[in-house]
Amino acid sequence: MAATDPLNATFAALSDPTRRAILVRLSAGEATVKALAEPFDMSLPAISKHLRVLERAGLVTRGRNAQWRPCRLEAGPLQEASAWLGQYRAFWEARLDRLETYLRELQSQDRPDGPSRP
Amino acid sequence: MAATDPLNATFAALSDPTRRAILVRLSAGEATVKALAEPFDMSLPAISKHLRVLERAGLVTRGRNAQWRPCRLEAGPLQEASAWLGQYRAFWEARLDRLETYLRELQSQDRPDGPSRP
DNA sequence: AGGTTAATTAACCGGAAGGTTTCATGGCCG
DNA sequence: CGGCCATGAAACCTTCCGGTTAATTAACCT
Repeated sequence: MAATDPLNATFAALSDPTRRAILVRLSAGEATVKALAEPFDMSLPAISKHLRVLERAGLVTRGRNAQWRPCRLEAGPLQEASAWLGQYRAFWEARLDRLETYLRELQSQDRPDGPSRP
Repeated sequence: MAATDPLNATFAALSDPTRRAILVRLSAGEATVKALAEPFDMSLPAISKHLRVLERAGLVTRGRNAQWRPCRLEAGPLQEASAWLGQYRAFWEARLDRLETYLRELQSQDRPDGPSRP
């Protein structure tokens, strides 16, 4: 529990749908700021700010090619976030197990009469 | 991509270290608000607010037992968040593969002279 | 009834987030 | 050189966030 846990920045960055969409886009390869902004109904500086947030969270790095600054996805923080969530895997699997059991009970209750279609 | 993607609320809730700690605590079993507040140097209403954020994100549900309102962890949204992150698993595994390759290269370069200790 | 305990509500505050517009920089190209 | 093009920076506004204190509800226990 460091003073500034990197998970803070990672999850905060992921909490915005625009930024998540940008990451999805970047998983298909590098892109310039303008190209990233194109799908959104939003000014260019707004996208630039989103990219800065992603950059400070370590989710994106940028190259320098002439007047373009291509953005590249960095998956490290995503992996750490995923690892944190993995802590609860047993939890939701238990939940699914219970649901499965429940569904199986329903099924065996239906069996005697067969399926009924209204 | 709904107007209000539940991932927004989930990731936003997870971006606060106090809330993450609360979730960790709840993974060990139900707890009252006061019990949850105890480890933190923070007023009770502050914790109450955090719990409301977690509740609205569907990460926590609450029972009613006399004057206590025990909180229970709900792992569903965590699973969805994890699923979203899983989209990038190939990405970071590729990164690790490259690191592994790099380390192996370093190792084979060291081999001829053997390890040197300054 | 009266008091204690658990928890929420309300009002407030400082600061950060997310957006805008405007201006500045820096590299290509005609 | 002159100008366009891609991007970053600054100033500003509004809303949300995380915290506080003080007051309120609700349930238990004499």
